Amino acid sequence: MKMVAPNEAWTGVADCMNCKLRQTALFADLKEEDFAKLHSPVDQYDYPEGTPIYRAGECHNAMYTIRSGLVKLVQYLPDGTQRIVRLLRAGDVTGLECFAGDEYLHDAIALHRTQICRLPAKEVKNLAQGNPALFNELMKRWQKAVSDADFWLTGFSTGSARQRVARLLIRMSDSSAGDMCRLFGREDLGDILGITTETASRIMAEFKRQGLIVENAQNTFQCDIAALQKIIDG
Amino acid sequence: MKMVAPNEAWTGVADCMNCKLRQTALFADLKEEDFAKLHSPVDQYDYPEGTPIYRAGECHNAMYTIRSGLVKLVQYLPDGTQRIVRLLRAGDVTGLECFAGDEYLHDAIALHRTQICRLPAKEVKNLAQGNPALFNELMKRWQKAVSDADFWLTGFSTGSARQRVARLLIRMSDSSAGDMCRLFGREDLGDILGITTETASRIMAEFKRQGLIVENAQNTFQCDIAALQKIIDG
DNA sequence: CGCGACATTGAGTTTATTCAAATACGGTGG
DNA sequence: CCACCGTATTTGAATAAACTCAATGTCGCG
Repeated sequence: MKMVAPNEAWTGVADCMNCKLRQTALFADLKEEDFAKLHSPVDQYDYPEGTPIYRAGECHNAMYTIRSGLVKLVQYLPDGTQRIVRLLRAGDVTGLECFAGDEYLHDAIALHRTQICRLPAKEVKNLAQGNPALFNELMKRWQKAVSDADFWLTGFSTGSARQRVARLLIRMSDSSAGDMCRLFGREDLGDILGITTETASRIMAEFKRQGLIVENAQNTFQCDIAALQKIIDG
Repeated sequence: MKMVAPNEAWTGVADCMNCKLRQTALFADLKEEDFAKLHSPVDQYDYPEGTPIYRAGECHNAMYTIRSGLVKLVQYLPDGTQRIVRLLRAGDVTGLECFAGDEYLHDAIALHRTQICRLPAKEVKNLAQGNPALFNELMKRWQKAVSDADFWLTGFSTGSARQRVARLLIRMSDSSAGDMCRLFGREDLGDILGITTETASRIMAEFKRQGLIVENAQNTFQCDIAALQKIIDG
């Protein structure tokens, strides 16, 4: 995977008032006078595949919302082994830990080309205190982070490797686009499911041979959801 | 494990102002006038081992802080297999999901005798909006829930069964009490670590034979942390 | 004392890992 | 445009780990 300098991704200052994603975004219910209270700009960035957005231990005093793309959150064990603890998609928020002034707890790395907005954490926090709508949205994001994490555990770290791969394929496939599913390297696949790269590869190859998935383009699969579900049900 | 009716555990109304745990608790920095704004009482409960505090799908419009004891949060897969996604100890908060008016997402069941406070969620939420200190504490709790969940994944669902058991023993052992560690049934052990009851039992027995842990009382072990750490490091 | 629940142990099987080799792929430079 | 290189994927064979199913042992309680 090629590496790109993380700093050259800036693409401009966001116009939150007119953001196309506002309904789904954190600022859904903010009013014009609320935006006026945000004095720092909301910067937009566009990261190519493979770029780190932030690293564990850093603190940018910023939180991020994903506009498009796919981001992995990677956590490292003391012994160096890594595990992907979550994937972030459009509408997800990350970096909330710096609300408490803490360091980021994960590496956040773009798995696909990814566009994000960078929000000044302190100001958003202050704004949230006087603004019930934003407060609610924030609570929802926290909640989502926790329930995502819980699903990650029960869904991706439980059962046979075959079941885990099937669950991931189903979760990643877009029902509004004919159950298409865009994936990524086998190593990342393994780091999500807690299995080795080889096992991940073997199972993907097997699913392809069985016709459960058809590779339309590089790492883009058409999934037979019903058949995959049967594998999960055992 | 014996079952107890969940309703007969009420032990009185809490006096938060004079709570011995207040420094570590959610209400650490609240002032007298803030407490006056809480119109519903904060009830205290005392649950024997094995008692459910709440069930997935219910909504008591209440959140809970654990005063003492140990609680498991259990999540169920559609196929019925269960997984323990977190353990709660003194100072932890749970049931925050009903802030958004949602149902509880897990079963919460006491693993040891457990004392809790039941807080009216809506009122706490309203109070938090006008109160930066409480707002901060809430954020910290969310944050802790997420990072606990992340550790659960990397620590307890990664590596060999032997490493997982060692990590759990270390995490559960109390360094201020001579590295003592109070555990629970082997089935719960397995449901935490994503291994079978038999494997959990085998490894615990092996650790006992090797002297890495010494059972002083029923499920209460003296742990040789250094030796366990060596197992983790491989 | 005996029952029931839980823990431990055993044997055989399945599953996933490890280590190694072979193959496909994308991008670069001639 | 093509040959080449490094990286990622796929496959193979042997090994190790964990699971299943079944039996036995242990403890507390009625």
